[in-house]
Amino acid sequence: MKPARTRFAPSPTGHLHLGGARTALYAYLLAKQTGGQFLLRIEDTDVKRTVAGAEQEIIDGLRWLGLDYDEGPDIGGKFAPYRQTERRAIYQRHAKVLMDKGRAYPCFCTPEKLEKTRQEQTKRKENPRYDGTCRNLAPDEAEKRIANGETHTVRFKMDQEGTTTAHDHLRGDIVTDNKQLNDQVLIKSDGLPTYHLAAMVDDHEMQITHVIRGSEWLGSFPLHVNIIRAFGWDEPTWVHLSVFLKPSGKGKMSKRDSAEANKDGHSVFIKDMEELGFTPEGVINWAALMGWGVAEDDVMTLNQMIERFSIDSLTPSPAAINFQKLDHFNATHIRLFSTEDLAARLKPYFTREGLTVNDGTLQKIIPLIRERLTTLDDCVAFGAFFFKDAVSPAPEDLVAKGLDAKRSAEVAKKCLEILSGLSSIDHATAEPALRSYVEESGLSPNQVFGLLRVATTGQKVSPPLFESMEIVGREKSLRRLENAIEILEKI
RNA sequence: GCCCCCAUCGUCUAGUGGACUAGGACGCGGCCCUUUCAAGGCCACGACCGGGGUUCGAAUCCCCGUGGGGGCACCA
Repeated sequence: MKPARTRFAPSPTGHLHLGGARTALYAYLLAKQTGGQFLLRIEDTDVKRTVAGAEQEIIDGLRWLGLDYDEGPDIGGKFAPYRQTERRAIYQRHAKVLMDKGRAYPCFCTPEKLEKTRQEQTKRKENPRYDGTCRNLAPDEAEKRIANGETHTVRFKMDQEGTTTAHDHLRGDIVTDNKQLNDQVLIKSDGLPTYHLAAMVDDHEMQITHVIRGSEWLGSFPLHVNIIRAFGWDEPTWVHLSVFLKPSGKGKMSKRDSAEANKDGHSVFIKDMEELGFTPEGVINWAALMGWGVAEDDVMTLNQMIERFSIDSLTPSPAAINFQKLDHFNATHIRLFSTEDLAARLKPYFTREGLTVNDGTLQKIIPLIRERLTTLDDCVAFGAFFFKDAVSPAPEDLVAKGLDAKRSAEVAKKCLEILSGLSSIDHATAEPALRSYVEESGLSPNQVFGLLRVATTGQKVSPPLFESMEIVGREKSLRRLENAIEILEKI
């Protein structure tokens, strides 16, 4: 396949979300697989809706995901600028080309008038559409009004006869009756282009070979191919992706659904992912597989995806978001990281809890907690006690199952006696010693080890006991046991 | 209201007319392992939206329903 040039072209109006991330990912994969380029273009032609900081969030999000672009607003490139508000003259020039060809015309209708017409049409149960008032204005009159400084827009002159056939890579030919199409605004009265003009011009100028975008564009797809054909340009390959549905599969994600997701530690916004303990690898893998049909073996790194990706195996049907699957992919990738890598990724989650992390200790606990982590921040729940001087177990947790506090204290004392007798507390020495005590005492391993676990870690659920004691160290382990005995005797 | 798109286990999907007793993954249930929690191993449950065609033969092609989604702006 020839090198593909693809682009991610978001508008800076809100947070980078899952849908955008997946669109960017597919575009990135196609470009990288074919040895082409992936670029970022900011579609900020709606000045009123542009949100400060949104562009930076998009850039940060793509970087975090690992989707590095070859050309973009902050790094430049052969076809700079990559921010549409900075390309105003280019669109003006192209609008002029279309007007000269008789495929576009100035329109002097006011928004108020258009709105009124729309309401009347709706009332009459007609399809709301431009009524064509300015479509056939005499050229000299139009010119005069422009010269007079009358505010105007530029509209596309859509053929009113015949049909338009647009080809989507995933759906095949989509035939539309031209009567359904409208004379859309190309240049707004503020002089900036609408998406319809800007995106077509930029995709052509920037030599985009494959337009990968959301299926919300399917409605204006026929318009877009008409604009391109009016210019006489070649069309890119069009790939309209499916939309994401809420987990129930009933409709798109709403604000309420997002809040719901946040409640159980998930999010559809990329900016939240890191804080929630998700890895770029997990998020990417998860997002990739919603809409990309892979037969088997679906745990993949970015590089493996680049090798295996194909726009032919994308699916056109909507996909319900499944956060449990995100958990799965995240956990799976965590288990794939090297110890050093995982240590570096975990450290911030400990330090943000105010813990002082000893790097040597951190390395040692990785094998103990790695396969217990679903998200990176789970490391705190499992391993915070490694970095504390003392733990504060709940008294009731120290009482062994089936025993009372008094008896538990006796057991704890016996354990302390045994452990004190060891010159070093490690897995190899402590386990046999305590296990033989368990056997002769007639208690269950669960009772004795459970008590020791709570005493040592302060938790009922923890990494393996003896390995943990070894890392905590002899002195600290003994001190924690003594403390546990004190607590038990006070009950 | 009009237009467009989509339709396989609960969810993501494989399947491109015979290799389908419809495969995989997540989840769910069970068992094994086991000092807790995980991980791992094994097993089970579980789907071609409905109706008509076409064909020797249809999950696969066509039509009609139904359901779901998207669009109908000087927003993208």
